[in-house]
Amino acid sequence: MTPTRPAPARGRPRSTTSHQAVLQAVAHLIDVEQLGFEQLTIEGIAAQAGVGKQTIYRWWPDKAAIVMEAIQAGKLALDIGEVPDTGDLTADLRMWMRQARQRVFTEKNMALARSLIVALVASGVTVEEYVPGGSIQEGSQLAQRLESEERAGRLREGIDVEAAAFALLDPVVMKMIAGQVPEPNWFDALVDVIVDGVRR
Amino acid sequence: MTPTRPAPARGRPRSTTSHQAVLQAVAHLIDVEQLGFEQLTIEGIAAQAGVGKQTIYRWWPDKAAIVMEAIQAGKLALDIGEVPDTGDLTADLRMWMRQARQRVFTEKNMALARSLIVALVASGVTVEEYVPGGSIQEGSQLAQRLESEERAGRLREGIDVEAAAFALLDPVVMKMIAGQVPEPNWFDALVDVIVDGVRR
Amino acid sequence: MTPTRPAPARGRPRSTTSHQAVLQAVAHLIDVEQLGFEQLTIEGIAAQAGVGKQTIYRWWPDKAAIVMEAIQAGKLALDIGEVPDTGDLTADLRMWMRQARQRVFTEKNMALARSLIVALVASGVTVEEYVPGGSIQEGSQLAQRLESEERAGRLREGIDVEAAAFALLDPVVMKMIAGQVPEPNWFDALVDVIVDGVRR
Amino acid sequence: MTPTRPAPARGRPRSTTSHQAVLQAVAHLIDVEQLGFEQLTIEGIAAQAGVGKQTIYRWWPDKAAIVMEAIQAGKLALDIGEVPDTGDLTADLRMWMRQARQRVFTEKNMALARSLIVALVASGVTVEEYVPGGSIQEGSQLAQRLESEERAGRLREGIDVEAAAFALLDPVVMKMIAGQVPEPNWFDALVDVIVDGVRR
DNA sequence: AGGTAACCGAGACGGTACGTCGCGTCTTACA
DNA sequence: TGTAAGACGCGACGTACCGTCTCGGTTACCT
Repeated sequence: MTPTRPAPARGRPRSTTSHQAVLQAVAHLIDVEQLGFEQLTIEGIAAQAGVGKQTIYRWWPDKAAIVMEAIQAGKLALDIGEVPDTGDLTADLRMWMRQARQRVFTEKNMALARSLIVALVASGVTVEEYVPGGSIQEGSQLAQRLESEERAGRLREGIDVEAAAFALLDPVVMKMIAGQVPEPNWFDALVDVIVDGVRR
Repeated sequence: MTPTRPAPARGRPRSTTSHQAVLQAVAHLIDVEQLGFEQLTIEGIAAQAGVGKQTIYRWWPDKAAIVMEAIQAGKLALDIGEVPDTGDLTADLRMWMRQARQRVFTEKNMALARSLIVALVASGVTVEEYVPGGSIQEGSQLAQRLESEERAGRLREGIDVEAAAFALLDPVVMKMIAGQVPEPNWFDALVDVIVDGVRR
Repeated sequence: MTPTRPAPARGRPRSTTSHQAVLQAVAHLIDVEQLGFEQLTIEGIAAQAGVGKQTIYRWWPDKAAIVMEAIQAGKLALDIGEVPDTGDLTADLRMWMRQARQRVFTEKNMALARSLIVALVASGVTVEEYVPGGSIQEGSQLAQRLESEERAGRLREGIDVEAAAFALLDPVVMKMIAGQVPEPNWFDALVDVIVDGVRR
Repeated sequence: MTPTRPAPARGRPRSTTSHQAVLQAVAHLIDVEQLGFEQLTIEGIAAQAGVGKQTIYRWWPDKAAIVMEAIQAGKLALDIGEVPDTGDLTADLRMWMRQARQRVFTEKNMALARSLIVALVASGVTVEEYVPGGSIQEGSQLAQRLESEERAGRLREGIDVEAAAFALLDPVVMKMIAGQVPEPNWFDALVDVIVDGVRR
């Protein structure tokens, strides 16, 4: 049985130096130079990385893929942070929202946030896999918190935890995409709706 | 002398023919030629419309503005339709969601939907003002339905109707952006969360 | 009878400024910067001329065509000068050859000469139409001198004047192409062969 | 210790297989694939030969050198053939010219001829050393024939045989470079001028 | 009934970035 | 050490669109 051994790798191997330089360059351009996703150019990345354009085209299909990998490699972080678990769901979610507002909806971070999201969208990956720092399968921070609440018997029966997580997160993401910074009480109102519903 | 009277408009007036031709061209390119927002070019629009580039630049600041106006003019429809008002909020919203799934999450319409959303995002306009089919003046269909419910005294006191509308709509929009078609019960679960909340 | 009037020339007309700038740039790069034909790049020409690349591609099919036009426009001269006509054919041709050696086979002019010739060759134009300053139809300097001699009855009957002119000029051109500077007596020996033949 | 003994040749010796493969590849590309000298690329040659680029750069300084060696190795023939020596100089040269016209000025061979000449020119070698089919050591066929005539005492005293050979050959080469096929009597007229001169 | 100012189409202009090709160098594994 | 393979930094290619600019020609208002 030949276990489909990988080809013996002929020719000069891929340069890890260049690879890292490209990811670092993307991080620099987005984070420091404050370029949006559409201002980002392959030529600019190549120049910043001190790398030939061909080297980029050899390994990534497009801009989005590079930004994606930079995110996954941790070069570009958009981590809102842990969702606290004090037992008071409303308070915990409000606290997390407050963190989100402070960390992500900064003048400085908005361009980054929009770039990341556009990259994610353009690459066809679901946003929530990345934004909370984990994937849905692993359990996003929000979904995990809700599941914890569910295990404590404090949620209604038959609630779709994933849907609830989306209902909380996606309005926040949409605001980021639109480049708008909501008022603090907008976040609270959102939490309030999800936790208690709208019906009397 | 009436100081607010508009200037007497000397010279040749704006050609409505050209104006309409541009909007029609955009609709054709997106809808028939199936071009995404980024594939759409000013030169392509001008050529399709049989119009000079200058004419476009004279009347619209950028691509997004043209697409926006084409939507508002009804040349490009992404109309989910009216939210029914039978008095049963859950049933009404589920019905509307079912319509959304059928009309927008079509193989054929997904590209259109993504184009429109990118255009809206790029133009800095909040998405929810357009997607439900209403204009800024009319306000969101969803928000209207919720307000009607509120006037009937069937909502909890102090509910932020706008936040609730976002919590319903944005997950749907995000799915469109991501190019994913959710299962029917995903929509129902979402409605359920918003209407009744997650807390026991 | 419609005398095929030229089309009414729609759109912005060709910029003579840019046109001239390109020709001047080529002259500068070859003549001053001492670039050979293969070192010459379209991008370099565009940059030197302060012109977009597209403007060059719009009007010239390739490098050779630009250099050609620069020669024809007199921006790049490779004029050996008049062939004297004192009645002494050998002396006159030797004098002209001496001029050729001094004017063209200069350290400074060799690159220019090779560039021009490569351009001419690459563009498929016969060299002798340009090098002597005129075309064969108009009569090259050499052919004219020989014809003058013929009219004076000093040539053998049935001599092909054109062939004789080639036999004189082409070895000189080949030396230029090869980048070699012949000794002065090489030129004299060449003239001697043509004027008196090799047979005893 | 024998100081002139060649170094003991440490390491793996030069691969004659690769060497030949390169020359063969050049011949194939020029002759069969009908590539001109400028279309010919090192990478293309390496691929065709199944050889690493480095191997080529190790043994040849540039493209021209490879083509040169291919010619010398007889892989690429541009052999006009021997100049006959019947004692009748005019007849012999006319015969040789007729051969040249038939062998080289063929539709099929023109591209080859131009490639070779450009290669020779680019490599800075005088053309006449190669075109007649001889190598540097053997000297030019034409010059040899003229020297034979001289030894027979049938040339004028003090004639520069080399100059005469140039005067005959270079117009032919220039026609090849220009891609023109002269009429048969053009060749005869050329021979006539060289043999008997133009002066009455 | 002009004059004239703003419109219109066409398309050339200086640019920027694209994605590709080939250069000559380098770095592997293998022979 | 030579060799095939092939990645590397680099530079130029020819193309696509950008947003601006000039043409000749066309309205439609205002003397």
